[in-house]
Amino acid sequence: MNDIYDKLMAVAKRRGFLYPSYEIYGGEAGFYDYGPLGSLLKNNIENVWRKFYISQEGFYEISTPVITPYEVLKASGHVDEFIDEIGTCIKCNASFKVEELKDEKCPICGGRVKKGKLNLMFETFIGAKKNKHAFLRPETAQGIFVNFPMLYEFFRRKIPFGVVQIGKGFRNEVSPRQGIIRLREFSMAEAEIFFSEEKKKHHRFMEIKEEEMRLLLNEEEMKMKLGEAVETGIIGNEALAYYMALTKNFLLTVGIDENKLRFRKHKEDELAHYANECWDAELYSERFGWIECVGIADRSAYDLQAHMKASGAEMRVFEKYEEPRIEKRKVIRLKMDKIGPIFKDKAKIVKEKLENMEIVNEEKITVEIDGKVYEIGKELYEIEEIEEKVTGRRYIPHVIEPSYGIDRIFYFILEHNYKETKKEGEKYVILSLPACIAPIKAGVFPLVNKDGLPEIAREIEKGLRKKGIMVVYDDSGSIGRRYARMDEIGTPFCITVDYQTKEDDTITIRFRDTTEQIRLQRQKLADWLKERIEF
RNA sequence: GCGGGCGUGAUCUAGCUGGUUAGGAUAUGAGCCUUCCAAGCUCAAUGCCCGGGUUCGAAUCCCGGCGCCCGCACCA
Repeated sequence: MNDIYDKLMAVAKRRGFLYPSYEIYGGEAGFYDYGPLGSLLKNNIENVWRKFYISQEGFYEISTPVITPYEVLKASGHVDEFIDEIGTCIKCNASFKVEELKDEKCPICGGRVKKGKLNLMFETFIGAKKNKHAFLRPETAQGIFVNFPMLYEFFRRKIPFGVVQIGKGFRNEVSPRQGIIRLREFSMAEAEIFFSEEKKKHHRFMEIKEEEMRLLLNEEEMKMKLGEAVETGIIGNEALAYYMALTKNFLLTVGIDENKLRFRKHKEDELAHYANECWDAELYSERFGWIECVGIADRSAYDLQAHMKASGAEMRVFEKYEEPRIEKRKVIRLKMDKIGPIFKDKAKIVKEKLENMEIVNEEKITVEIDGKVYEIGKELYEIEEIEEKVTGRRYIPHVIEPSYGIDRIFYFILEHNYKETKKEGEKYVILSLPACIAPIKAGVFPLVNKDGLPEIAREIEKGLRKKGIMVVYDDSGSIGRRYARMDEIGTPFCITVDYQTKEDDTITIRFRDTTEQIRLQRQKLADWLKERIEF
């Protein structure tokens, strides 16, 4: 095969974007290195992401360990749920999910089936004695959840708030075949936004409700405005819709082709153990088809609840009512001096059960202990109605989580912007990256290698570097060759010093996508560039 | 993880019916030339995926591993 993927990966390797990891030792499937240009590009993508989520949304970034103790992931459900149980037929080699099997026999040929379990997390051990079981995190989210009590304080106990993390996640994939699309160690950018449970309204929903989205629902594709999708319940709440719009905006900003983007709703049976609704931003690849690159999930109160239960930490927030409410409540007053002698050693359990019970029928109260039902005689208790001043309520916040696969987005940016044209019969490659993420912002060239032009070009290079603009100087080969080199790595602008520069202090700027040129005063160059590489 | 195909400089490839200084092209570096889109000339550096076996001798044949591709399965 020699499709866009092969061509792209060849350029990516040759030009220092991506290298297969540990290649001199034969390589290791599921791992890729980012080369010099790849690292620049990836950092730029992450920084645009930061601008969206930190500068604009006002969230904060934290950074937590990759190594995660067993009990954290036990509590979160990953130890039990992040498992594949596979049966493989000894005879015909077909594989099945274990749930699909009846009576341990292969549904195809009737042969015997060998069972295997597979937890997709990488295991490790902490400490010199290596006796503390741990995992490499499968998602960065848990690092945020376990810090919730501190973060809630940091945000001065105001909800909603958002916390983000960009970092590595690990999954020991069974068969990582699709290059950088399916990695065992990968970068993700995740945001966890905490909402009061039932509301999940979003204060900027107004701004995005007219946004038209391409949605995929049960294999059926439709175009719909976000406002309508929320009204009809296709999208469960405003917050989900808002982050779908934000995701779309982000992806288009970093160079994703709008025609190759859609949002697909997870079906019930494919939802992760922690999610009750999830929308994937899927990007289209000529090689791989539609691939999920961002997951926007409603994780409800699942994670905080799980950690509260397992650790005992308070994960609830307090919401003060505008006015304290007087609530009337019926409580049961037990006459322990009578209950004690009757129930003896079970008296304590009876007390606990009764005190926590909701009183439905005042006349007949029963309690169940070890499967036996006991009726509690009227002489053993009194029902009293009390008034209580309630100043607020406690609840576990719900979480909306947009989670981005940076490596996949990286790949799709390359694929969507890879353009092959012909120049004088020869194949010519342009990577049309948006200026905000291009690894090199400009090439600086002397038109010819004499008459003082290189010296001027060097000065310009130095000046731009000093202003923090990533540029490269190049004086080798013909000017056309130098343009071509820059086009291939996505450099949006080329600055050329020619003889006119010596006369009037102007330079030419050549545009990558159009090859058009303009002249500009040398002094204005840095600002001109800065304006264009911001987004 | 299973089955099939493949593995030669950074890239594409010749050689693969055992014996060659392993050839070419592109890209890269140095130099010459060059007044705006991969021109040309000279020179240079880089390779038989790894390990074992057969053989006097292995890029070439055999076995194992690793990687890549295709199918099955898996994929919050």
